Amino acid sequence: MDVTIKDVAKAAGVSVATVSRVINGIESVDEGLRIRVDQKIKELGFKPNHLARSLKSDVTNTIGVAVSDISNQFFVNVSRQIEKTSRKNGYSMMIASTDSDVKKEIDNINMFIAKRVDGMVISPDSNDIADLITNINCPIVAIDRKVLKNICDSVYVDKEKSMYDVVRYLYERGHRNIAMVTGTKELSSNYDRFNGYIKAHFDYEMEINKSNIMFGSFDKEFGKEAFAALMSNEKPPTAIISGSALITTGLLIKAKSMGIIIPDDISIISFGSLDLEELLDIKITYIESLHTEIGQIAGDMIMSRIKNPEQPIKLNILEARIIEGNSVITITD
Amino acid sequence: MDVTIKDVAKAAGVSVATVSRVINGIESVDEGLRIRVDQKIKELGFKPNHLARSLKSDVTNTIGVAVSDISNQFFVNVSRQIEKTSRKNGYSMMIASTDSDVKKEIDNINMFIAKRVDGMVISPDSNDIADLITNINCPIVAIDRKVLKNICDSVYVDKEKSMYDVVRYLYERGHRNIAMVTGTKELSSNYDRFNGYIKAHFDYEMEINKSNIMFGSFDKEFGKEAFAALMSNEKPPTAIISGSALITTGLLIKAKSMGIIIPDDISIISFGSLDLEELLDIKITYIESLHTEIGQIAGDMIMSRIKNPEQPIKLNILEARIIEGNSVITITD
DNA sequence: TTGAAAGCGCTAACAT
DNA sequence: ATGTTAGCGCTTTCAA
Repeated sequence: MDVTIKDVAKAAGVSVATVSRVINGIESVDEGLRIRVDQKIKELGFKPNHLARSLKSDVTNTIGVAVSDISNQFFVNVSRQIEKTSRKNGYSMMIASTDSDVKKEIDNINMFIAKRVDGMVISPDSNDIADLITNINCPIVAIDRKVLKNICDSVYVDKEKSMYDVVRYLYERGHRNIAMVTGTKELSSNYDRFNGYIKAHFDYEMEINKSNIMFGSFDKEFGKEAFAALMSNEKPPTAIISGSALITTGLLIKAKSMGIIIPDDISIISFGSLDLEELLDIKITYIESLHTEIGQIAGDMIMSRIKNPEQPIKLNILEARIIEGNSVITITD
Repeated sequence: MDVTIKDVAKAAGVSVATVSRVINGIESVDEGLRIRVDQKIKELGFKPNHLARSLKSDVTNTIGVAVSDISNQFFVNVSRQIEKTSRKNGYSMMIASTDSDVKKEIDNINMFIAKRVDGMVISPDSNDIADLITNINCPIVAIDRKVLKNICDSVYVDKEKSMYDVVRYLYERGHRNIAMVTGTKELSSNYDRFNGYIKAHFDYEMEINKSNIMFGSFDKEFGKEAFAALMSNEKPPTAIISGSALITTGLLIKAKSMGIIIPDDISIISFGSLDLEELLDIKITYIESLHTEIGQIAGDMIMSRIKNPEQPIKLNILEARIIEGNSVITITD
């Protein structure tokens, strides 16, 4: 159906090898022939079949990106950066969502393998896939999560440390009754947050109140629920740490509807910033998510490993700063 | 390097044909052999090479998506829907941004062709690529733009009609001095908006003031600039139609900083809704963008055309409703 | 039911 | 400088 290298060869009266040389820009071709071949290529509208080329060369110039959710703001930005690097290096990008479902994650990875991507970027939700990715022989970069840090290149923000820093930040501002609201416990990064929370409480000798620790999901709804629940505690917290911008949005909506003023009545600090902030009356204090950096680094890392697969495992642990807004007050009672 | 069908055949003591039959679930294989082969497949960790399969079968089970910007909220949602449909049908997705640059768009399309995608979804910014896509023999669905509607399957909201409706909506509410602020003139959909604007003004016999028509770019910054510019006109408009949510955000930010109250001082109506609206004091009246619908339909359309390439060209023109908030007032002077 | 072998479109080693 | 040809890993026809 399609026109092949053979058709071009026949039309130009040369061998397929010559056509191949022309399309690959190999020097040793007579100028006359080259012109004739180029001519015929245009005439016939020949487009080299990369499948055949890849089958032969074992290189697809394609990378796979499998993240929890391709419509999630964070991963969207990460993907965009990866795309930039890929394009610059002549790679295309396949993309898939895992929906934080191990089965889908495995499916996606196997699909990438079957289609022979040259490398892949994944956001592993747990270490259930550790076996899989040690067995497959394909460059992999893990982003946003530390679970595979001993197995493959990884780039992420250390959530445990960030959370620790945030709790300390609040402690230093007089808070002693601090809540954390984040996504599901199954997600390793939330477990990291939990650990940071516990550790900081231990180090700063603060009491831990179980009802202050809320695992749920990364969405507005849970933010609303959680806020209401926390407020109905005997001793509502003086500060809430939110695990994501969407949760923060939910917290704020509920606060507004309950007539609770941020930060006067309660402080909020958020993993990841809000859009539209310029339109609100508060500027949320947040921990930067570093999506651009993570995307850039992930892109560079995967390209680097594709070029040099034998290099030792690289770890890129980013430090996220706390960007101060005005959603946290200092308590001095 | 990788283990191939041959290795499995040898290990299981059968022919490659038999292994092929087993991995493709073809009935006519002796149960004993099947089990032996399956065993060896697991043992050796064999993963069929889809490149080879595709080369042979001319089917890649991959679709390409080339849109203006994969990090744009609209296309993110569209892609997500397309992904769902793709996955359900056993397809993977390649994705690329064109940055509204014809050259990149052509590159992306050619890349998809070279990699032999089974179909593609594109958001054509202009009809510069009409030639290209008529010449390639590949199922294509165009989304969000009507420029290729006679050449390939298309699904989009008719922006001209939407704009016409919006102007009439404002006219009916007493507005006679209406501005439009949208992205670049080069983008066909903005030209559509312009046409709708002109047509409605003509039909309702409203004067057209050139300084009320602002082309720029789909971002916050331009929204801010445009708002300031419009306000400095001799006779500032009583209503502004914004071409995108980001522009709307910019308009609102500037309005806030200038102390201008929406809708008391000026009405705003927006193509596409804002996030975080629950936190703001206004609810913007907007034209729905129908990204979910467009994504679903695009997914279905491309699958349908892949299955049946000879069917006549399909057109799916969606009607976007105006969703009323409280950002438009009725003028009764 | 099973196997041998041709062939998908290309690249590259080898021969000329 | 150019051509011939084997072969990449699979599917599928044909024969047994």
